[in-house]
Amino acid sequence: MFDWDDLRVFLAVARARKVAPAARTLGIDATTIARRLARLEKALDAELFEVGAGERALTARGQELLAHAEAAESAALAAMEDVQGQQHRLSGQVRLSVAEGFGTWVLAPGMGDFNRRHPGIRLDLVTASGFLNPSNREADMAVMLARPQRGRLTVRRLGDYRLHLYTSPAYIERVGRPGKPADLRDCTLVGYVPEFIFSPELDYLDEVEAGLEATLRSTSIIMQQRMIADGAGIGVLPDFIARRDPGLMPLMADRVEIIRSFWLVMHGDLRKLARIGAVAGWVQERVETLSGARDVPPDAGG
Amino acid sequence: MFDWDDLRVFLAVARARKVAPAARTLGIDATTIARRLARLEKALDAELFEVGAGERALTARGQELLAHAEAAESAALAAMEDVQGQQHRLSGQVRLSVAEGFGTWVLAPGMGDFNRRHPGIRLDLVTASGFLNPSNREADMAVMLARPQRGRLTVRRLGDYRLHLYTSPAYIERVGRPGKPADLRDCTLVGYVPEFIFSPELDYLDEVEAGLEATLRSTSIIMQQRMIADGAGIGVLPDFIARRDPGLMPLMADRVEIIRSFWLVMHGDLRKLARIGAVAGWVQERVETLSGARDVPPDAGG
DNA sequence: GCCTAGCCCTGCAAATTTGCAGGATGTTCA
DNA sequence: TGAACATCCTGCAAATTTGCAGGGCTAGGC
Repeated sequence: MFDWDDLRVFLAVARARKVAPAARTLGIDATTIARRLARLEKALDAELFEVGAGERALTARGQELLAHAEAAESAALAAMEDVQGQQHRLSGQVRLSVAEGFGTWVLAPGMGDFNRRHPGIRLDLVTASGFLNPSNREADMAVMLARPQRGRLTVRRLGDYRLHLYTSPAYIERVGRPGKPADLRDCTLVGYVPEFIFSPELDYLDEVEAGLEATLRSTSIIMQQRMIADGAGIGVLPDFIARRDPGLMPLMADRVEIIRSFWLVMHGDLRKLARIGAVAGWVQERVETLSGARDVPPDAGG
Repeated sequence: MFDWDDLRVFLAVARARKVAPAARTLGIDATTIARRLARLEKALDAELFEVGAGERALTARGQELLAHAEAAESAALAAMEDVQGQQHRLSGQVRLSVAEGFGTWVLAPGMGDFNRRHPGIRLDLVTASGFLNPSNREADMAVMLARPQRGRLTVRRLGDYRLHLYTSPAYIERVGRPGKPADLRDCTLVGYVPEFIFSPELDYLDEVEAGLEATLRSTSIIMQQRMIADGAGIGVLPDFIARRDPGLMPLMADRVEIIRSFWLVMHGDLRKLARIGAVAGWVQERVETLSGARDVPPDAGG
């Protein structure tokens, strides 16, 4: 393969039509320019210029090369502009890792609005059954349920959300209504798979009543929701998920309430990028939409 | 302006995710690769990779650069194809002389991929019972088991592979299991035809135990494999062949291990042809696919 | 037709890049 | 947990590239 940098030399000579002015333009000795042209011609086995009237005119082969060299130049210039100057552009790719519940019910509904406001930003929501550490580059940013520990990460607390116990009328009809948390020991509980809990904050059942364990388990909060809504059991769900499902009814809302926080995490070196800032702002807004409803606990039932 | 040729280096590392394999792909020393990456990062004032888990992952900036580097690559490849015309296009005939085992199990599986990548190149795998000296023009290139002597040849070491003794359960049941290499004198051995061994490196049996000679002989490694798998005897086979045959079991793997190298040989004056380069790169990749599996010696048997 | 200025080529030395060898580090496997 | 293997970095020497100086050639102006 020829040295791609020789295309730069070729372009300069093609434009200047002489070696010496091209050398001055590039800040390279004219002798070197001539040698590199010779090297390029040898590498391509093609004569690129013919000399006449004290100038170098492109041959047919040279003219063919010119278009490609200009394409390479465009790529190189765009590379510089993008890599060095992109910091201030509201365009480009952002990949945001989110819990499926959060992504489905909090962010996805706002994606159309985000897209209209920032048509140049390609925002991908990447679901994860756990939370990806953004520093492994599978995502640029993540919304997490636990504040991450040290690392070259930038962390911002987004806000709180509340969780309550939920079940379905069908379950209550079949099994009866438990009156206090201790009664839950006799119930079918739905929850996460302990071995795959990526954060102790997800161990809601232990917080409801020490020692409670789920019988029906999934790594997917939506699968859990489905199980509960279908009358399979009782479980803890975030209000922002549960209130959308008419099949769910709250349980012991006055006795059991769990509060958690969302954290926005991003790799330290991305923090200054305009598009990262735009996404961060938008995520904050989306979380704020929860606030309008979050302070009103669901009816305690009956 | 950064050296455009450094984009070529960047691309190779971005794709290989490590410096050493990228160096092999480009045919440039790994130290040089690392230095040129550093030079590019300095020129762009951007960190392009972050190192973790033994690999280099692209940073956000690196990902931005990748698209542009690929555009530059397209331009460079198109430039070569367009300017060089018939003689230097990624098209035309290449005849590659290979050992049949290597051709069957290493190259043939990748031929579909090669064809898709280079539809204009007609690559013939020429099996030879020995190895032809490429300088007599029966082949443009050859994969050889021994480093050829100096001459107007270009030689590149592709990598190592391992060989072990193999037999079949049927043979062991009939004859009993030899415990140490000297016991092989009483066994039926399968191997090459000594008069047709074109390279001393193929005399595996002598390396297992001095003076051992094959009773069942063939110039074809696949016929040898067949004989061994059918219970005819004991022989030395490359692991990359043997592991695909469930009829084979390794023998004395802890006592006998042979390591050989593949060498890619081509005539000096072909070295710069684009299609030769394309085939060379592809062969290197195919050999690299062995690396993922080659380091697991077969179970010692029993 | 001659003179001057600019360009380009060649030879040589300086500068830079590249490859090699050795050592350190990290990963994988037993 | 230790050993083996692969990778990468550093130092040094070899190889290559670059710049400089001088000379030759060409074109333009007078």
